[in-house]
Amino acid sequence: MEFTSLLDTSLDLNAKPPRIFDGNPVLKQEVPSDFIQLGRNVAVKEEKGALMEELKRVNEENRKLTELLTVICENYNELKKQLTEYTSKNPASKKRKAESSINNGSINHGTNSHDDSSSSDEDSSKKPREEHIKAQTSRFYVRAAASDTSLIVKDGYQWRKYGQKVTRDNPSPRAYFKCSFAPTCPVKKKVQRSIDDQSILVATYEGEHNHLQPSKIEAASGSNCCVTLGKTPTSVSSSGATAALDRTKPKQNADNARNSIRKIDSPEFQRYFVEQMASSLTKDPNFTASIAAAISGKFLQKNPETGKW
DNA sequence: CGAATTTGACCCGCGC
DNA sequence: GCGCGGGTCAAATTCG
Repeated sequence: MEFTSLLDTSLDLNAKPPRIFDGNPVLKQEVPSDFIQLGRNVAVKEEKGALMEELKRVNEENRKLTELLTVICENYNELKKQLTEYTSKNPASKKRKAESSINNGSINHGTNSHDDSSSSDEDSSKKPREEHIKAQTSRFYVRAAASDTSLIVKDGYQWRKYGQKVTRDNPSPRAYFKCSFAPTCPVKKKVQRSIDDQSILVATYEGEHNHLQPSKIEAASGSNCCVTLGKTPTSVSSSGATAALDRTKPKQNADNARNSIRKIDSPEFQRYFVEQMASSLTKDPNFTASIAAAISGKFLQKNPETGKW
């Protein structure tokens, strides 16, 4: 079974099976004689049978991939749970390194409540800088063309760039923006390409706007999709390619860690996560290769007799 | 010409 | 105390 072909047939897990024979000119065609009509009907039936077989096969592959993705989701959740437990048991663990390792994780789709909590668990009332970190932070993932180097995330607000840095753990530069209403509005954001998928921009927002959006114009045009700074924990742009997740208040650390896991366990998240993974798989060849390797590893682990993992 | 962006220098916290 | 790295500042440059 070729993995990529399997993926191609599994892109839209919620799509209805295609209505293959709708509008088929052969079926609508007027025929001059019963004989020709009969011959054509036989040919159409054969073609239909072959296509139905193909459809069946595709559906089966689709189902298998869905199962695989579910397993990956479960493993991901399990690892996340373990990480949460570990960080809560080891509050003195190296903060910065822990953060970077989390950020380096293969697909950290916006669930940033843990690294936030790890940074504010200890000495929460220490310094002004710590208070600044305590300001509401959120992380958004925006799909953008890999060739697009602008690091601009259109979110309806106006931003002024005040710095750019290349960080150690990610070769892509990180851009620093302040809300153009500063100093009245204290909101800042950082934008950096995902280390795993160069077509994903990771936008980290700090603080909350104390004013309305300068423009209500939809910013979905151009190479970037629109991100909405909604209050909901999960929101997806109309294109479906943009993820906006986990707008979490760091001060609710412990609860958030649990809620985050609960959110991850929710069927909505599972479905969304599967869609995101499928999207990533088809768009990033490296990621495809990595997941293919991981899945093939799973196949090898599978018990051939029971057929279970 | 003013606003926005770029970019090197500087500051500060953290780990060793 | 020193070096490293992330974040910010501000002068220089670019753009509309």
